[in-house]
Amino acid sequence: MSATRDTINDKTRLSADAWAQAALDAIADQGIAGVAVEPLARRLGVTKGSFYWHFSNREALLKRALERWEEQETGVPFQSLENETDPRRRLQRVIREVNTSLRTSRIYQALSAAADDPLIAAFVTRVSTRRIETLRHYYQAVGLSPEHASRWARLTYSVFLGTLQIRRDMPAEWPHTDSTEFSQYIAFLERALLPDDDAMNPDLAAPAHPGAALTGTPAANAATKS
Amino acid sequence: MSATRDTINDKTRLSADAWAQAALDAIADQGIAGVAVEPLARRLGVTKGSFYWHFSNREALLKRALERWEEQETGVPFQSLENETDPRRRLQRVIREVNTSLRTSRIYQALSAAADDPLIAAFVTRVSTRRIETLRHYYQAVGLSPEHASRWARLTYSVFLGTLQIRRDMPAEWPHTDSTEFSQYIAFLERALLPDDDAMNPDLAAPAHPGAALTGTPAANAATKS
DNA sequence: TACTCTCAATACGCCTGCGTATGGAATACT
DNA sequence: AGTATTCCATACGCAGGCGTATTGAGAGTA
Repeated sequence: MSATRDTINDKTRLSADAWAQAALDAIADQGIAGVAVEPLARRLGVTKGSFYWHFSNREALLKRALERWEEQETGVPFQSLENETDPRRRLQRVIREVNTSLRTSRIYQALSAAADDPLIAAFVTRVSTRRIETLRHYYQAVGLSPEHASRWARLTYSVFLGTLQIRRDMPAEWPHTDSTEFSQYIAFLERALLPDDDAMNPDLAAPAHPGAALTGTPAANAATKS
Repeated sequence: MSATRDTINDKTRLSADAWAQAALDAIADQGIAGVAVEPLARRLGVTKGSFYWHFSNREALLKRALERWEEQETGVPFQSLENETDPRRRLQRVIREVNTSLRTSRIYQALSAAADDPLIAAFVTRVSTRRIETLRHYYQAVGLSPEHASRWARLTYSVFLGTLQIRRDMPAEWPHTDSTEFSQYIAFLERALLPDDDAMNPDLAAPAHPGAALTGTPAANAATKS
């Protein structure tokens, strides 16, 4: 989209960044195979001659596109949550938003699918490691030890990645965005992926409704056992 | 490996199934791109002439390989758990084993990475849907309603998929198989992915160790809140 | 206007994979 | 043995992508 030049016969010359952005767009909707010189040139309305003036080869373009992506990606999809003061609410929000939106995930999925390429793998690893690190901080902020925070972060990021895949490959298993099942599942996730702090308030920890056993809320009272 | 014929100059002719198996092997260690007629022929020590006698085209080989995979995959990785009588222990075991072994996952990951191909996507969808369905049954067997079982199954399968990806793309984030952190994380997963049944025994549900608050065990007592 | 620098078009050769056509060797059949 | 059938090798044409070399058009500058 943003790759096709404003008007089809725009006389403006192309910049290297224009090529990089076009490559990213191509990744988003055709995967890594979309990053091919001649097809991209056609899409941009030019020929290879342009490309090989700006870049030495395809690899260079890919690298540049990945760098561009990594910049844009830094903080995403966890951005705009730093101003959330309550650490517990911040975790809830990140769980909710990350498993709701699909915005930036297309490129990530395409890159992850091509992680056999060492260059791509390096970027994917960096970005994901940073994300897990962020989650780790968030979990520590609610009072967990580093070890426990690591486990929760790992779990939550697994769920995020797995959910992406489910939504892509088994859409039938994913509730429609405006259904009640959808909001219920998100609430379910928030509970499953948040360490309970009720134990901090022993008066609330007593099972007010024993009949609620096995209603499907996550791992009640597991904390009391070990 | 099993694709290379027994002895390098074995005079035995090839069967279509040999090609299909070779294709699966190629998928496992080169991805879908490994399913290419001429490279496969070289690997098998023959030429294209053989291939195009057994198959009409590349697509046909891929289809056959996928069918072969789907058969072998049916029940895996949840097989050999049907004889586990205690439904709760069965879930524990499936969570443990699925997130421990990597056996059959290489092909799955390669296929999932190539899910832009509609043919491949169809197989991936079927296999994964069946797996989720199995998990759903397992969760119902411990007493959950169909709705809640669906959510738990979806969550657990997400974790499985996401964990696969983490182990492949961010191995540094995954504890070494024989470390104590590894076994601790698996135990953590078992708790996080299993609905608590302590609520069935209200006498145990009382927080025996309130000091255990925020130790990192999953979502204690969430069941008592809604 | 002449000159230079930037960007792009054209044309070419290379490689790799797909699919076809045809002939030949090995095996099975009678 | 002779024939037919099964399986494979060889040779070919085609397509698409990569990278190079060369030419050319436009814009800026003196």
